Amino acid sequence: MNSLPVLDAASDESCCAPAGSPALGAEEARRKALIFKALADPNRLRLLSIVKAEASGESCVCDLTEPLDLGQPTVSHHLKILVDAGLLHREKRGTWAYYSLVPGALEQTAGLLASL
Amino acid sequence: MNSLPVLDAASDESCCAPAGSPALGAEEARRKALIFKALADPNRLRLLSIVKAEASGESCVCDLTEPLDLGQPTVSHHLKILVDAGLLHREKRGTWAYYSLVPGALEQTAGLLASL
DNA sequence: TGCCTATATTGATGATTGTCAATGTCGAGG
DNA sequence: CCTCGACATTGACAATCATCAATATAGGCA
Repeated sequence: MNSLPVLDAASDESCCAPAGSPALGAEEARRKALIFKALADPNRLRLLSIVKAEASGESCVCDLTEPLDLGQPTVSHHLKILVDAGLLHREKRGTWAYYSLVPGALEQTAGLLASL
Repeated sequence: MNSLPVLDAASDESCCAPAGSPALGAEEARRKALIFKALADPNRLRLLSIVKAEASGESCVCDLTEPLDLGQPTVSHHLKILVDAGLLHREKRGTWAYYSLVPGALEQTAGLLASL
């Protein structure tokens, strides 16, 4: 898949929004909706919360499975959605996969609301 | 239905979050997800954008139907979801229904991300 | 090499969602 | 009273989604 919706950017010249469109364009709306879709699930919100609360800044899947009372494949699925949305970062070390918040991603998402 | 998710509040003693829970509780996550679900659709984001951009602060359904290229019942359905989420306010004057942003709702929603 | 453990992927299934056509409601004007 | 116009509601349908069981991949270790 690999969508790269709106966040994670800072790559293009997408600094201050096109600003040429009357209200929100269809394509831009579709991309922003992808991010909110990733947030539109209770278990994914809890995953973000747990990862954020971790002192080390990262959590492995095994630490995320039990507090949510979900199967391991389901948690893996949710994590993939959050990574695809640009909210989480995944790093595999040995047998374990460590997930951490993408720095500034939540703030940038909050900014999407202000710039509606 | 009438959910009253998390916003629109300022009524309970819900000022600074319980802060007693380890990470995000299941029930609180469910309520917050309801709001993001309302934002997780391109057409609803465009509706919010159009209403926000209106100089008078409000728009009637007839003004919202054509720019989205959707049927009138569909627009009405989306507007209801946004009202139920506490993001839009609905006021009926005569035959027309006027929709306006709930003051502070978007900012409050942005705050949900910071307090994850 | 071969097993064990952690995570990802696949396939299936029930639930939710976005959309439209048809119909209902209700205020305004004749 | 009757009709018209703006909006809401209902019912149906296709598409998407969340979840799980089963299986695959791949690294560590004996």
